[in-house]
Amino acid sequence: MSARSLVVESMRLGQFMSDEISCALHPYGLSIQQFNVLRILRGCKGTPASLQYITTRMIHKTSNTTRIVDRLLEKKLVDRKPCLENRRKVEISITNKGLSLLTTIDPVIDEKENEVANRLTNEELATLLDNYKKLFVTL
Amino acid sequence: MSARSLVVESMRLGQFMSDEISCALHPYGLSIQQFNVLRILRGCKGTPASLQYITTRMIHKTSNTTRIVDRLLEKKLVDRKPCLENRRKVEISITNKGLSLLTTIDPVIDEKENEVANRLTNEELATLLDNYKKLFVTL
DNA sequence: ATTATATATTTGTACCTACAACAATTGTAA
DNA sequence: TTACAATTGTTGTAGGTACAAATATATAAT
Repeated sequence: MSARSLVVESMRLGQFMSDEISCALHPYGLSIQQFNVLRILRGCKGTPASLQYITTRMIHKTSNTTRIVDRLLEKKLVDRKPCLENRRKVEISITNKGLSLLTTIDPVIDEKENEVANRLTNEELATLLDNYKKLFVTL
Repeated sequence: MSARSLVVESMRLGQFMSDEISCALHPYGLSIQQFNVLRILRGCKGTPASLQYITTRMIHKTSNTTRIVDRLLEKKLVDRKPCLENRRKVEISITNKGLSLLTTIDPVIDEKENEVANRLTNEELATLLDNYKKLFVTL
């Protein structure tokens, strides 16, 4: 009976989380995917990333990273250069403007995340994440 | 530390579930939202539904139901008539073709849902759904 | 009755996913 | 070396979300 609920409620929860974050990002003019790419690039610590690399770290497997990066470029939050060693590739890196935007946004997102997580005890949270792992197994 | 994981992993799980269902629906030419609307209409058991009613039952609060119904109309899976009592409204109902398509798809979706749910014990499943409820509380 | 307000739906726009086709470059094997 | 395959990224299209504005009708207030 609750098999159907599991699927529907998981989708609802994912949507809820995504809405919470999107809403917090809205004042900064970033979509959740754009934010996601910026954080991935910050994680690269100076080493530029290829589009392919970015894509593998994104939540949506089939995101069209080219066009998300296009919008970050327009806002001058990232740089894009052709890769000299392999001219098929492209090198994306976060700009100082991008880094400082992230620094501004960080505490806002942290607070949102804590606000939601605080609705569960640490034990409940651990169990939840544990069950997520079991569900994810791809056959 | 796991506050951030909670948000990201919940989004990932929602996406995973959504992908599983979308994939199962693909052979029948239905998107997950179109399928959702058809199931809502079937639940109405003959009584036609307004767009507003359909929207309130959808997973995405801001879905543009007009355009989803447009596509179902093109496939002749639903009917749309102006409502005579209140001419602002519109009456949507599922056609026999829509009903029989759902009958075909039902077992496929049920199986997918069970396949995923079976990765947890009944107790784990109950706990998970319980924790979902706690997270959903809107402030 | 006229104006204002609320309700119900449609339309427009920006951004996104999913998927396929395409182009350019690189790697490999006959 | 030439041909073929694989890799990397871009472009096109259909369907969707999110949000705002527009339209039409109904209800309430004066």
